[in-house]
Amino acid sequence: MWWKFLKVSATFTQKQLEIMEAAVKLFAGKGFDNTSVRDIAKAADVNVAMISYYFGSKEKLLEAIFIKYVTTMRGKLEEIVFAHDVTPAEKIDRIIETYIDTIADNRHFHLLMVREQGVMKNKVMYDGVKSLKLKNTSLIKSAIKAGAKAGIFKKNVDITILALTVFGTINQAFNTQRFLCEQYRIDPDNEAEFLKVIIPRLKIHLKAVVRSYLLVSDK
Amino acid sequence: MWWKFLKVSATFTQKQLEIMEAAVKLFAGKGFDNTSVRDIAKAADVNVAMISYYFGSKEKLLEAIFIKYVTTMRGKLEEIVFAHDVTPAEKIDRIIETYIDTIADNRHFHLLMVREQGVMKNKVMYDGVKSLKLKNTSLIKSAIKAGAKAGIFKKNVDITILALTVFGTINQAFNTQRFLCEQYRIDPDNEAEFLKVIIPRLKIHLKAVVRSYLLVSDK
DNA sequence: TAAAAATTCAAACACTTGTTTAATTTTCTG
DNA sequence: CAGAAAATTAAACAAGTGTTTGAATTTTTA
Repeated sequence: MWWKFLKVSATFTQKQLEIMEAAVKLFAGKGFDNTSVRDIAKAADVNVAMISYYFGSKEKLLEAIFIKYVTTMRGKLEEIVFAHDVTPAEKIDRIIETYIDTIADNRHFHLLMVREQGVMKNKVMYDGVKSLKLKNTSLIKSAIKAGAKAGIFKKNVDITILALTVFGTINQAFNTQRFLCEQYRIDPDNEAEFLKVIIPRLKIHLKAVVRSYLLVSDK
Repeated sequence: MWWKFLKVSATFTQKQLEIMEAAVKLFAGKGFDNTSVRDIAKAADVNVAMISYYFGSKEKLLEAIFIKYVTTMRGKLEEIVFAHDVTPAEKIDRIIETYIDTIADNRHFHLLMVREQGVMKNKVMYDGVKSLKLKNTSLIKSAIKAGAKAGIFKKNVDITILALTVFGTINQAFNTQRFLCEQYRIDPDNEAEFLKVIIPRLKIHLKAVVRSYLLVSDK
């Protein structure tokens, strides 16, 4: 089926999904360039030729991974919009919590994205990441505007820069996982333990930081 | 001179420094794996064999770059310690400003470090990065403790997590340079303009965020 | 159930990679 | 200035890369 990967749709067969899942873990762990198609084939338990057969090329496989995860994460973010009848402060809290949970769920892909975005030449992927960032920023923006209108948040906040803090903090946490494990005396191979320790701390900290920054000082 | 790169000292010849400077820019722009020794040789205007000749290998060249910059940056941070007779809040401000200035000055290396730290197997480099992080954390820690003792800062702050925010924000800014240029309508190739716009904003924002987070609420 | 289509496979392909070699040129030294 | 040391070079090297091939196998279809 030489016509399968005409990127007409973003749905994938079971075999494709298996290869993608094996690949994203390897890419996240060793980097895209340091992972060979033979590594992927071995991890996914298929023949090397299957990668070209199913995706066209190694680069297109990466593209497929990006399409899948960007779609997933955008979907998760959409859900936040439909959270009504909560205070602006609560909405900010929920946004932050959803961010952290979603990124943690897809941390392999997210690590890959963060690492690869700086050297990204591929337009499909660059645009995918950009659309995610814009969605994120606009989400925060609307929540802050609501709070500003209610008079409890500062006005004239540079949301682009605030977004740097929110995502920078989360990215830094997952990107320095090994270092953090040392700091908190966690076995670096015990991922579950790492998540158990870091996620609550991250949530509490980030919510406190953003809150104290946004709230109008009542001195 | 086959004995040159016995890593007995961290001083480099002029030729070595030229190669390292060319290499760090290429590594930052395209990634370590995506940069070939022939690319480096061309950029530094030397023969390919010179890289092995002067450094032993491409990996050792990266190591040399790490040694040089880690030493540089550690030196810059030392200076902060010698800033006496300032209030704790001012000291925090100075730390943040020095961080941002130092990272901006060495942004090519810093990008490389952030990108490569996740996939780093090399002990020399990993330890170098770790020592920088520990230095950073201990710097912030002592400044915060002074403020806490003076009663103007919160007590019991998780400084490891706070450091995630400080460095995560800065890293995110430089790692998403292209995206930020789009947001602020800056020509993506005009690095000077990018720095002129982003550095002041980054400083103001980060100081405000950390300050509002650390200051004891006087409600 | 037999022909057709889709999948799987080992092998080969062309190419790039980092490194080494050995000859040559340049620089240093006594 | 002559000889040694150091630096530079083009060419060759082995190893690994992503991809393609064409035959074999499995699955689907009619």
